[in-house]
Amino acid sequence: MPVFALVDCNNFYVSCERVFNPRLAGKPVIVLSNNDGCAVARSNEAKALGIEMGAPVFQIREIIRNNQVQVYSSNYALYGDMSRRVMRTLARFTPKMEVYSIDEAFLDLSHFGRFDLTAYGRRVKTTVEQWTGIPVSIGIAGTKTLAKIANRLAKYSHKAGGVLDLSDGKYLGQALEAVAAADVWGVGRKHAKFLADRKIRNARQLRDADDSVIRKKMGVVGIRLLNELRGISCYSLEQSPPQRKSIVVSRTFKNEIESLDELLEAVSAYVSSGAEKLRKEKLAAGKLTVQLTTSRFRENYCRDSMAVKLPVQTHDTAELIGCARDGLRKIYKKGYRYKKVGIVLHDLSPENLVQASFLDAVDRERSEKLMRAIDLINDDMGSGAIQYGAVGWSRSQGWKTAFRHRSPSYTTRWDQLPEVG
DNA sequence: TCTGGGGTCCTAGGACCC
DNA sequence: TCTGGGGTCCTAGGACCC
Repeated sequence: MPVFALVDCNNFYVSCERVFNPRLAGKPVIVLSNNDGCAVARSNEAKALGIEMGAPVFQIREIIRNNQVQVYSSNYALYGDMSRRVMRTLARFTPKMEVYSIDEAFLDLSHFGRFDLTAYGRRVKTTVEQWTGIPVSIGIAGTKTLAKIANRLAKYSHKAGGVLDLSDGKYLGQALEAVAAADVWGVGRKHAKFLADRKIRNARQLRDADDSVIRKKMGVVGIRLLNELRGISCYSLEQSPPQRKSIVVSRTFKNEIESLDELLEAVSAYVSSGAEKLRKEKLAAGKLTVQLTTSRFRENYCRDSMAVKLPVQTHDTAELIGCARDGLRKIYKKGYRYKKVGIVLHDLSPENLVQASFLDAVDRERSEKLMRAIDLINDDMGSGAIQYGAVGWSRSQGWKTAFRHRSPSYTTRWDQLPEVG
């Protein structure tokens, strides 16, 4: 029988900010999405004020002002680095673990039967907090879905104190009853409504639901979910991440944009960063999709996309930019006020397995040399030190993302180290 | 006025082939 | 005039996750 421990960092982005700014302790703090649009992380104090996950900032201005909520823009360099520190610490406690997201990891505790798992969990929790400053909660159970549920209860129950072991099954029924069906891992907004309409309100009722009803609406994923709730493990630990299937780069603009030229600049910039990522991971893309959308909160919400096949899989920035610009010109419609463009690179292969073509018009050797040189210069002198003209150089690029409340990159930039004085 | 970004998996439907 | 059915591949869209 497998045993999984899910370790989840509490209010992760907020906790990262607090490590370097202890005065934030005990205060309501939120971290915002790109363009400072929505609250994507909230401290417990902020949650208590009624600030919901994903709440648009303009709707909570009053709460922020009246309660002196501390507001931060996202600082992914900082959070990524803190995440690595947490994961390195966790790795010492198990031979097998899966880094599930920036703030979560599954630990395999299958052969730890002789230990008191709750006590072991406490040791993990204390160590992570001492070594990194990040508070975590730990849920332990026989399937990943049940471990998620245990984690949720560990986080919010006073008695559990941050660690809950449900692996022996004794309190499982009670635990399932205490968790709303809508909060079960794999149940989203649509399915939550479907379940509510059928009076399936908590995880226990969901576990005992009729397979055929679930199957019809939620497909095979729903059946797997039921099995997981019943203690039959369907999702195993993935130690090494499978090969990536796509790379997405998309941004919402500060303002709406009508001009094709500006959209072309933006799309060129996104392709540049996507291509950089491809090369960093030694991949090449066979297909590129361009997406163009107006604001989904306005009338006549409109989105278009177009997939363009590359003649040969590539990670050459210029080639990909050309392809994306062609695609964009085809889907662009004059008179629309666009709010977002994005590109998706897919049909990915390892760069050394790319199929050569007799009809290839590009000198691959030269292109490789050029890309290497560009990456070296940007690594050395800061990203964007050298870039394609297609990205544009005017100062007033309306598509640039805004971060008005960004904290310093304390751990990844020498010039932004915190000072103790 | 102001509403994020990056992923995966599954399904349905169309094109095509035998 | 009558006109099958199954397999595969591709794509777009939906639902979910963090």
